[in-house]
Amino acid sequence: MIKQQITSKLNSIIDNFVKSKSLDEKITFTVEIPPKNVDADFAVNAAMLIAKKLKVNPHSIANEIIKIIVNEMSDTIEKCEIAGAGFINLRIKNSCLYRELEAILDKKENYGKIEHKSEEKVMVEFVSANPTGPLHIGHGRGAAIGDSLARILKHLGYNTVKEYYLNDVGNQMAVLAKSTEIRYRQLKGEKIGFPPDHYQGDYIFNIAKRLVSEGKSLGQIDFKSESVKDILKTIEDDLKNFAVEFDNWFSEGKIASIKDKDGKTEVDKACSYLVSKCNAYKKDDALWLSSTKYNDDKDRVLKKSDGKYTYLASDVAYHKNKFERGFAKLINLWGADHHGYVARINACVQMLGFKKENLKIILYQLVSLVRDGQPVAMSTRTGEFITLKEVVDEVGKDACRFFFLLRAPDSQLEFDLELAKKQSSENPVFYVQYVAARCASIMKESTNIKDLPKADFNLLNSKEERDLIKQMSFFCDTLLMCERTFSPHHFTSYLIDIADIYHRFYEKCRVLSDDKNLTSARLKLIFAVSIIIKNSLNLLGVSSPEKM
RNA sequence: GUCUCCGUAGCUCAAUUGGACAGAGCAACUGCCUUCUAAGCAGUAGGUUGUGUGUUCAAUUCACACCGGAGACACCA
Repeated sequence: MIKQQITSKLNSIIDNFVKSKSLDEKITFTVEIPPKNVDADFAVNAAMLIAKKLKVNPHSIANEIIKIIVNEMSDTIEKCEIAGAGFINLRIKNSCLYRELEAILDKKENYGKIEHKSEEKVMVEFVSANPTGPLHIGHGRGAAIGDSLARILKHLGYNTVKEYYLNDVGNQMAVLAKSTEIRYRQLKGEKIGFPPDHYQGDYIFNIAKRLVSEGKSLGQIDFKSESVKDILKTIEDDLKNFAVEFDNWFSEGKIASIKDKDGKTEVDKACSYLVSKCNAYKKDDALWLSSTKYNDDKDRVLKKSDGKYTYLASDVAYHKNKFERGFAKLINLWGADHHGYVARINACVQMLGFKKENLKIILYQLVSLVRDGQPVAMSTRTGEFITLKEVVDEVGKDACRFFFLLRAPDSQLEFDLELAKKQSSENPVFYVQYVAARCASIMKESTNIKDLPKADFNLLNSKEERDLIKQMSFFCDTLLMCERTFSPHHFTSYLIDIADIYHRFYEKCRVLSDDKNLTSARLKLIFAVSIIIKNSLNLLGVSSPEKM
């Protein structure tokens, strides 16, 4: 929170300064963490920006601003000086850091929450894989990113809902039902071939075997619902083992099949609405969406000439439904292979009368699998794929999630199966978890020490201790950065940084010693560290072990 | 052909709405365990940020062109 407090104070200082120079502009400067070789806590670039507008030397502007800062921020700033091309470097007082340490110890798992956001309803929709087979490794990436992003938004105080959209109607369901039926009949001894474009995986066999063992006859079996039931159970279990649980599973059937008293589905109504607003029209017996009006490169079909709706029609109705449930903001997490849909869905949202800004579609690049140096093609139809479960079983939930969250969504991720196995004990996740284990170990040991005095934070004045507290205070900044960029990957970097600082502290500063005053203060410090580590790992869905 | 994303150390990737000498992990090399966990620490080495031009006090970041990789372009779901 330290950085936000300083930024907010600097904002008013700079605003006034700019006015005093009769400049009628808002200067959007940054407060940053300087490079390691610079001895300062924060760097401000305002002077350079103002100097440019006024066409004067940045150093003279910086000097003027420094005078004001020294005068008005004496309670937090210890040192303030000019550096480089005109940066204003700030060093904050230790008392400021101690206040932050106090706040962490006081708020614990609620540290970093921002109250005023609590009213806003946000939905994160992710995974949403078709219930035609088990989740594969690519879905895992979407699951890890979506789930962690939702956890982060929740921590920031948003009323966050995680939803899985289930495409349980349409042609694919017919193919699925037929696949199971054929396997069932083969098991019953019929000599029939299996079409190459049907689902080949072993899981279809397993469903068929179950049906055979239950002794039902062919006519009694609803192959579609039996198949979906088993597959959904698998999907749900796999996600649970990956620390992902959804608040809501939304069935496409609900908007595409269920009719109201007038015999209309929500899809019917959404399409009628678009027609009434002149955003859809009939041509060649089909119903077209005028998506070109809103930047799509061509119009799209909503209802085919054979009278069946396209997938898009359901999606329109689904987004309408989501907004009508009161969500202020919708976040959709899609695999990059869906990027062609972004323009049309954005168009739909606007045609339905909602704001484009309230829908954020995040595309994550697909995971490319490598095995023995050769790329592995992933297709649910050929059955040649690596499931999420296989990978989780091999490398563990924690390592797998951390690995997926190490990268920004829009960067391609190469997942080498052999490498993932090798990394099982060298993965960065262990480096971070080791911090939790080391803290826990010391705290356990400390219970034997009697008569500890009240902690005096002023004793925490070494470089290592200072760095540690400062890094802890960046927890809030990391949250906000994840919110702004819609990506949780900043937390993995944050954790690796804090682990690095902690392990250095551990080497140099012994916590339990004969000096009871120092012991008491340092125990408080590592208690705060364990809170921060646990909170951060929890946001990523990774556990913080007490022992390793 | 059009569009989206990517190209950074040997490998996998960061780099805070353009900031200071581009950073981590892994791999390599050299040291450190009678003291709270060595899954650790200290140190060495590793770079023309794909190429070029432009904008800027400042470019990995922005613009344009080219090279290379992944993906998307249905009255499929």
